[in-house]
Parts: sequence; C-alpha cells; structure tokens
Amino acid sequence: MEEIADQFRLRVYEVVAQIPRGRVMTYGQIAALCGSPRAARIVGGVAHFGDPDLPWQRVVKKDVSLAEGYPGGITGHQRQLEAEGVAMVQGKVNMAVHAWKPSP
DNA sequence: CGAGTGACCGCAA
DNA sequence: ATTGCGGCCACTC
Repeated sequence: MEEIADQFRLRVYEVVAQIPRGRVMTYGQIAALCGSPRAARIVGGVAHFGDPDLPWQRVVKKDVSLAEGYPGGITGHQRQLEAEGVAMVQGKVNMAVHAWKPSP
C-alpha cells in the first residue's frame, strides 16, 4: 500500500482525494503530510497543473481564506464550498468545524 | 538538462 | 491590526 509513486504531486493527489465532504485542509498541512512542510507552494502548483477532478475547493490557505487562482475567483470557490456543505463567513471557513485531520 | 515560477508560509516594520 | 519582503520546494516550458 505504500507502493505509491515517489512523486510529491501524486501524494498530494492521495491526500486531497481523501478529504471528505464538508471538510477543508490547508496547503501547508497537505505539504507537511507529503513530507515537505515548506512545499505549500508546490501543492498550489500541483493544484493548478494537477488533476482537475480532485476537490481542490476543499483546500484553503492557512488563514482559512480561499485561493485566488481558482477558476471563477474567490466567489466561485466560495460557492463551491457552500455547495459541499461548508459554511463560510466573510470568505473564511470555520476551522473549528471544518478543520480535518487525515486518517492514519 | 537549465531556468523560471507559483492556487504559499513566516516573519519584520 | 495591516503591509511588504524573502525563502522554500517541486513542477512546467
């Protein structure tokens, strides 16, 4: 089961794909889970050039604010999160409710 | 193969 | 509290 590819980006795919509905995660958190806590930018780069079918909308910045490169802008991104069941206030996600920790 | 760059993060003024 | 700057790592051209 650990025979996944060595590529950092493929690990990001696994993590993002495992984020359940109604939960959000930060780029830095995902990067840390992938083995590089300082590669948060890479997660964003992978998000842009990676698999468009993955729920990148559940991935937010550490300030729980939304990314700017998302198609449609913050507005489109925010609307997608609400469609997932994530309540937002002033463009911010309630981490106390939606903060998710990956399963071991 | 080399260089540039980014859907970021952390700190300093 | 806000604003600006650098650094970092992996991906794309």
